Amino acid sequence: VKKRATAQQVADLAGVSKWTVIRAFSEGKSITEDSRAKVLKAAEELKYSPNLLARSLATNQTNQIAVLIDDFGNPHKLPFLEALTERLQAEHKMAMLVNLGPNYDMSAALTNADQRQVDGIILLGTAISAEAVENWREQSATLPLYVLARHTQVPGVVAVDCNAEIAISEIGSYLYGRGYRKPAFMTGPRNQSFALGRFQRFTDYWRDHGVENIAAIPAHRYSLEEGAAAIRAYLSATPVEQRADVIMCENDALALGALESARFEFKLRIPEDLAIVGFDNARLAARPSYDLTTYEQPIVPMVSTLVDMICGRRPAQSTSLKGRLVVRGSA
Amino acid sequence: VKKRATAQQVADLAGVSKWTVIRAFSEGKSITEDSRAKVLKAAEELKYSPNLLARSLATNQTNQIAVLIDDFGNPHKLPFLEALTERLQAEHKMAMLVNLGPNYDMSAALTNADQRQVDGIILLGTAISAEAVENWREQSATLPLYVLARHTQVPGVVAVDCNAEIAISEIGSYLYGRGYRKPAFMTGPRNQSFALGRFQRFTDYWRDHGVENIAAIPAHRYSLEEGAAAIRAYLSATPVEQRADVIMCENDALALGALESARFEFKLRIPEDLAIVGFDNARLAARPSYDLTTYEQPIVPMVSTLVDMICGRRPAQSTSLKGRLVVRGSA
DNA sequence: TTGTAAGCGTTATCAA
DNA sequence: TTGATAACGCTTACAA
Repeated sequence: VKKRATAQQVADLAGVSKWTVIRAFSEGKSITEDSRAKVLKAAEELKYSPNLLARSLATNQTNQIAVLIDDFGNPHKLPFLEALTERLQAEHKMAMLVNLGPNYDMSAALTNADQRQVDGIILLGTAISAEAVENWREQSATLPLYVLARHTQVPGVVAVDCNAEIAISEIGSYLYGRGYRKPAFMTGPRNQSFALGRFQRFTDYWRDHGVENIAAIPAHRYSLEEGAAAIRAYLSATPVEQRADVIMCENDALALGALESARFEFKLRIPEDLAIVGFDNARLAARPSYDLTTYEQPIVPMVSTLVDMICGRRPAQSTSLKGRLVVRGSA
Repeated sequence: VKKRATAQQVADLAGVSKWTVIRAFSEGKSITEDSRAKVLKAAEELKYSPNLLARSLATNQTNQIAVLIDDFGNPHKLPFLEALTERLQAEHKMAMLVNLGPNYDMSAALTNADQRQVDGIILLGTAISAEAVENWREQSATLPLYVLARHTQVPGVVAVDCNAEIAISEIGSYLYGRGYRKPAFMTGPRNQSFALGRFQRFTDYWRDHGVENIAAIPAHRYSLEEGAAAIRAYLSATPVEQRADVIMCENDALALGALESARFEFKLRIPEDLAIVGFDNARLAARPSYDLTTYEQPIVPMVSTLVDMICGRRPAQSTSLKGRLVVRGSA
């Protein structure tokens, strides 16, 4: 097993000190062209490249960001991961992907990320409770904690999401304009961000327009399967005349599953018998099999904003970006 | 900004040497219960936890594995990522997610992973050329290189995939038994692993059964959109009487897109007018909107096998696991 | 079982 | 511009 060359070995071969080698390999350092050339030549010969691990230990900066996810069942995570890794890599930062699950909870993930000295932690579409943050904060350093694609008011956490107020208002106007008057809402798993979430705003919108008592259809997780299960339960338990005329789902994963179940299991025509609206504009929403009316989250701007914060080019404060309604055939 | 406590500080507080602190935090070291208790108490007070970065530098092992992906458009990556992160985390290893793209090619990714001292590199469903490996090998250390979910014969690369020979034989038998006699095959982007890939075996199977000249329908990438584009081109250019009666697609992403395009754009009945078969058994294949006949890759066993190799519990040699045919409505 | 010395490969700081 | 000293926080090997 051959060992990697070190700066010292390159220095010996080039006839300079190792600090000169370091300088040749870091930008913005003063070094003569002559020295640099000598170093580069020696490095080439020894196939040297700097050990980023050692650099991290010395600089106290790893250029690694932990990205925490808990629902791999939602295909919409993929474009977020794509944009996130792409933007981070452009800044020479890497994403450490963390799978939150029964064997690896939020607390374990935060602790481990911390021990690995990451520069920041991103919760991707995942909620965190105020107390979880508090517990962690008091036992651990002041690592930046970001939430992407989800609203949160938890102190000490910076959120970048899609503006729900504008979104729900646009969706509501559209639905109202199309004549729907019996809306229902499918919620994902309840959590701390629930209070100010999409459901609350949806309810508010309709109350302002004379419609009270919006039915809540609960889904256990964000996935097509759970969306289908949730609407199945709702439609089975609700007589036809009492059913909603439109169901807004908290996200596309739920909406896609709900749409399918309504169409194939209950033989409902979409949107004539039942209209469905999602949220995200996931790639699948555009497929002809679904053709889902939804609301587009501006993924790339959101990710760019977040990465700008991480790089210190923009103040780290919660930001909501405006998305846009995408009208298709389901409502 | 408070700095994290170090082992030395804990040692001072506990009244022992820092090496005793180290011992208290590593398993299998001999230490008295008394000492350990003292250390743990002091650590608790100072909120100390070991710095994994420094440990990595000293042990020459990071417990990080780079996972390289190039097609985020294929939703089937998600279950692989889920299983992979889950299994790795169970071994206290973390996945560094790398997005291969125009701005970050294979060579850059390999070099960077190497510089970051990862313990291994996994190509997730991504091909690599023999020369790319060779180039990298001669300029870099002997880092284990694995290919997951894709066949490869490149020397020095360990592949864990789904046995294509058995798979194609099972699929072929099924299709032949159902009476199909004019098969076509939709291929993804061509590459080095092409020669011994699914298409070749598919062709072989049908030749053995008296069918020659299998049409190849080329797709540019593995995504639903490209699958739709590919079949669109094929159906547009091929008179009805010359069309295949069944199209096998290299994977489900292509098959799902193809199925939709055939159904919605060309008004073909699936499978009566045209049958479609995929490969992967992606989650979407089971949805009623698609109901795709496909071949299941045994994701969890594949990932477990790979992780076992990474952990040295199993010899690192290419392995093909048997999957299983999943018959649904599309063929 | 515990303490000591040396080392991992880099960077920050300062003197020459 | 270059070289030297010290430090980053931990582990291994060895001696007490």
